[in-house]
Amino acid sequence: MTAFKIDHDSSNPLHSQVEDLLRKLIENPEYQNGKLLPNEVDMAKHLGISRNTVRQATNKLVYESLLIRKKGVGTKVAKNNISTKLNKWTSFTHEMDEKGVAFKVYSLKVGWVAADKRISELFGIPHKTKVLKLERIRGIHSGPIVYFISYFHPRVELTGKEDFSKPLYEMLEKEYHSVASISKEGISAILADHELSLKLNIKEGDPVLFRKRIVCDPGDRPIEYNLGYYRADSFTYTIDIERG
Amino acid sequence: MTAFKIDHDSSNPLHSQVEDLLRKLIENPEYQNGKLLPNEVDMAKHLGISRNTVRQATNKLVYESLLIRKKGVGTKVAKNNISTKLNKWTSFTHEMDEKGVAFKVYSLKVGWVAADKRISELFGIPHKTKVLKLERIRGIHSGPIVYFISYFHPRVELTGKEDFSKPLYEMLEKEYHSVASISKEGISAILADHELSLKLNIKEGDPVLFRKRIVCDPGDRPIEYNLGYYRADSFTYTIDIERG
DNA sequence: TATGTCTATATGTATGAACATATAGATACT
DNA sequence: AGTATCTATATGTTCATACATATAGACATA
Repeated sequence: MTAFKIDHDSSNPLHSQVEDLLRKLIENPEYQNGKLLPNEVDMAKHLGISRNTVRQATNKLVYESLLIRKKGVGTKVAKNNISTKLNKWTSFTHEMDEKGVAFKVYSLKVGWVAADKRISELFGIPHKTKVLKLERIRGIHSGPIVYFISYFHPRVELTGKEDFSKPLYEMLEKEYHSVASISKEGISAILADHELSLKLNIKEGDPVLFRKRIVCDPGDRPIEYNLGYYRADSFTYTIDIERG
Repeated sequence: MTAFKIDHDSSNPLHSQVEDLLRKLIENPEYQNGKLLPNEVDMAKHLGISRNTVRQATNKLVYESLLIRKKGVGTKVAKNNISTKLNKWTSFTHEMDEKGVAFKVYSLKVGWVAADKRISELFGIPHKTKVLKLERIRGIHSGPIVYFISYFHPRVELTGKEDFSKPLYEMLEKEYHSVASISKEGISAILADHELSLKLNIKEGDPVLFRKRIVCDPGDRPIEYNLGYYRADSFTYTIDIERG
């Protein structure tokens, strides 16, 4: 029984501290398995704070649908957070990780290119502005699985010498001191042309899952335009959707 | 200037009424264009309720990132809610609706079938239990676009005589007095076989976007297993992802 | 056995109050 | 003009309190 404590003098608001506490607490297998969390009143008393403050913290997790409250009963962890917990961004690594398969970077190309019409309109920048373009081919031991192309908004001040072999969004957060926040995605199916067939080691005419993604910062300004071509035979694109 | 009113005697909670009010309010072009919402204190006074209650309502929209609050300044509508507002479910109708294209149901087949291994495991029901199977082909004037297959968990008490031409999830909410809540999706690309080519009016070997979806109730119990085959040439599957 | 009623429990709703703090604009000073 | 300081404003945080209501289980009844 860890004695959780609250620091009344911290610059970090109480509800925020409680939120962190809860996030750690619900990692506990007991709670993952459906055990009810300590009730609000007890929890407040125990932590020496108001019930409202506990509630404020809990609310956030409820809105994230990490927790489920039930009147008269209690609060418990929402099931199937196996993937809910993983950031939805990581959907690509998803299946692989579950199978414990290691990733391999097959190819990596970084360079500055002039923004074409599509990119400059999307980013709201002048035509032919230099933007950083990143190409990657990733896969597992048996071969490549996906071909990525990323374009970064100039707002993201990158030198091109960053370590792009690290998970991309993690890196962005650190370098760009901001948090990527909203993404729009479009997915469709296409047939591999000659270039793609070489890159993904498949035959021309094989089905390919094509994904376009726009990544935005919290203010909803675009920071990355990302194209992904996935081998359809060895990869399924997985998404968890929640509804408000 | 519409005089918004609050009904203290309604069974609908005040904060919920305020939430609705806010949702309507922010449709207003002024607010869409960045005008600050009425401040919390005034609003509370105006509506004859507590500031906290107003705040509770606002919180929800903030968590949905529909609103942005700024200390010392005010609260305003977050930008680009064009698609954020639409429920993520509606992703299919998405593109079409924007273009104002009318949908057409090409084919509809409803019947009871014995659950095969895959279905019975997914639903956690005995092998060969009878489940309702629904097949639909939808499209626009120029031809079919998607071929749906749905299997419903017996828990969802359907007679098979419901009006399946209505939007599916809307119907489910009404009939099944519960709200569909979480969905897992897997998307991949395949090539049309003979059967599919006939159904979607394309050639064999044409690319098809294949989507599997599991729809769950708020308690995370599966209620529907849904397969969708989309013509890739005329449809892009669109998703908005948000990150906590 | 089945059904109905009571009851403790936990969340849901709502209020009013107080003080903290970031922001933008006004004001005063150099 | 340029800079520093003050100030009104609106949100941010936190509290104590009160009553409403859904739920599950215990208990009693037909």
